[in-house]
Amino acid sequence: MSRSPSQEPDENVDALPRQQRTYSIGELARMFEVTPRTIRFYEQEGLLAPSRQGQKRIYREKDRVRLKLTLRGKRLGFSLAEIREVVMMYDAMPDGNARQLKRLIEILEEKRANLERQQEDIRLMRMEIDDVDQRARDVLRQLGQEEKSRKP
Amino acid sequence: MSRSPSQEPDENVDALPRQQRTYSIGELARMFEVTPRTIRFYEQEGLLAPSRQGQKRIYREKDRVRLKLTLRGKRLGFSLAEIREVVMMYDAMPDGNARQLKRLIEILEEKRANLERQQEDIRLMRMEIDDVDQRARDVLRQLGQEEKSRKP
DNA sequence: CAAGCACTTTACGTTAACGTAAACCTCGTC
DNA sequence: GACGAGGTTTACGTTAACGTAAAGTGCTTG
Repeated sequence: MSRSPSQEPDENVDALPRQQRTYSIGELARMFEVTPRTIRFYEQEGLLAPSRQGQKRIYREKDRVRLKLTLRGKRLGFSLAEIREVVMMYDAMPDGNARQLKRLIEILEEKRANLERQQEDIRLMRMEIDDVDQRARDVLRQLGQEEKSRKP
Repeated sequence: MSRSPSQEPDENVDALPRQQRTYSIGELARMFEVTPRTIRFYEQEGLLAPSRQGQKRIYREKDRVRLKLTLRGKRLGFSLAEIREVVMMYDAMPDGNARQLKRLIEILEEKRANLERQQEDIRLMRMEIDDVDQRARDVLRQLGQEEKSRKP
């Protein structure tokens, strides 16, 4: 909890066109504040497919974006399986047959509905939080008053 | 996946003032489309505290609301521990001391920040979904065209 | 009264998403 | 050439949030 997450890395180690840049697993891990283990796990689950240089993993811009999307999905409560489902279909899209494409559109519709529900949930929960907050502040103010009137 | 979730029960078994109504575990389970096991588990985790009638659990309106809030929290990716944290502090509020109240307000601030981030995540993910959807439909249309021009 | 619900407790099983540890390469550098 | 900082694989451990099964209680209904 020391450094803030740099979702968009502006480290900019050297002014490279970003499309050419490559990343080590450690770099990516620091960027998104996850452990290397997590990144390897995502690969194992078919969410990432970095190239290799000998034994070492080499991550390109594409991989970085995928990781970003994956983590965003996670924050929204999607399972890795769900995320993979969309990501893989997206990759298979160019040469996808009609059936697959229709299925993809279907899935997207589901996700959309899901997001809408979440937005509503957020709206409601915000109201409740505001409410609780208000009450808490009221009680707190009350306590302050009593304090003063007890020892004037 | 047969019945739709009746978040707000309008079963209205008998026109009772709702504040007096009580629910069995099975009723609640059906209402929110969870299993009784889940509800018992939430109790065990300190999120619910129904009264008893002999051995059987009796749920009041208050319990129903709590369950509703808990499930909403879950849909937003909060852990049961986090949810309990707020719920318990809320309950302890009336006679809470200043330190506790300030802590509660702090927590609420955290949750708020969390929700804001989620809203941003949702916004971004929606755009991406729209984008993928658009591409998919394009490719699909392409396929249709080829089909026609191959056999006119 | 037997059968069938709806409920109870106890307890072990399961799955997802990693954490953690051990044992091994492979650099640059002191 | 020892070593420290990064990387690697393999494999077992852990936690949250339930699922599932067994065995019992209590009512009411044919």
